[in-house]
Amino acid sequence: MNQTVQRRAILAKLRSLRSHPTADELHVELLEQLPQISLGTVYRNLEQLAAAGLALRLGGTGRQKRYDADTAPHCHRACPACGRLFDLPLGEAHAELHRLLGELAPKMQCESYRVEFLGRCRDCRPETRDVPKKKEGSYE
Amino acid sequence: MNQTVQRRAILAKLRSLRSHPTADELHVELLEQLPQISLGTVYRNLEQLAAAGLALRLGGTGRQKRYDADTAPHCHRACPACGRLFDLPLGEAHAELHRLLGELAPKMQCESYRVEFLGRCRDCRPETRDVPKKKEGSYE
DNA sequence: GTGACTGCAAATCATTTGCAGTTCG
DNA sequence: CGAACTGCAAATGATTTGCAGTCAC
Repeated sequence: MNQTVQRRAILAKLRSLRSHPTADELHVELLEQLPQISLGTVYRNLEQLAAAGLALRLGGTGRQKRYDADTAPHCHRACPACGRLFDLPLGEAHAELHRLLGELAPKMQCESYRVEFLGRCRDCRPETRDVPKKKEGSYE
Repeated sequence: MNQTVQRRAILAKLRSLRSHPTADELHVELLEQLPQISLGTVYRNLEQLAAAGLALRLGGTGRQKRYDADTAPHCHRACPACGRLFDLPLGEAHAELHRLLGELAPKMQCESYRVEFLGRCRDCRPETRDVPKKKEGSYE
C-alpha cells in the first residue's frame, strides 16, 4: 500500500473524528484540506484501510456504512432515528463483557465480534427534564 | 395493519427459513407460491413487520440487509466471505452473555442490542481435516 | 366506502468500476 | 520504469416511491 497525500489525510481525518462518519461525511470534511479529492478515492481508501486492519467498516441500522478508526473492542449505540453511531463507555461492565466475548469468539472460529445497542441518541430523544443534557458519565 | 395473502406468506416464509434471507432471496422463495408477488411488496412488508416488532432487519457485513423472524435475543455469525448470517448456539455462555447485555441495555436507555461474531462459515472455511463437516454441536 | 395494499415501473441513493493521466518507490 | 493511485464519470445494485387498480374490514 503506497503512501499518498489522500490516503494519509483520510486516515488522519477518520482518526480525528469521533463520529464514525460515512464515506461522504468524511469526503465533505476532507474537501476543506484537499479540494480535489474525490468520493471514489475516499471509498477506495476506506476499503483498503479496512482490509489492512486500520479501520472498521460498520454495517449499522442506516443505509450507509460507517467507518471507525478505533479497532479496539468497544460497543456502539446505534440510533434508529438518525442512523448515527456513538461509542458507548460501559464502565466496569465493559471489561466483563469483553472478557466473555473475547473468550467466546475463538471457540467458534471467529476473529472478532461487534456489539451494538439500539436506542435513541440524546439528540433524538424526547426531552427528559430529570436527565440534564450534559450530565457527566451519561451514555451519549 | 391489514391481513393480506402476501403479508401472511411473507411472515410465514421468513419464519420457516432458518437463513436470515435478504429481501430478494425471500422474494424468489415466495414466487413459488405467489407467482405474482413483487419485490416491492416484499420490501414494504418486511419494513412493516420490522416496525411492528415481528421481524428484525439486520445490517450485517454484506451489501444487502437481512431479515430474521426470531426476535428473541441471540447472536449471529456474519461470514465475511459470503455475507450470510447464521444463528450461533452459544450454549452455557449464552445465558451469561444475555444476562449481562440485558442488564446493560436499559441502563443506557437502549431497547435492545445485537451481537455479531465475524468469522467464515463452514462453506467458506478452508477445509480442516480434523473438524468433520457435519460434527454435531459445531458452530456452523 | 375508504383506507390499506398490490404489482409495476421509474426514481433514488450508496457504492463500485473503467479509464486515462499521475505519482510513489 | 512499473505498479499503485487519483479524479472523473458512468455503471451497478439495493431499496424506495409514485401511480392506478384492488382488496380488507
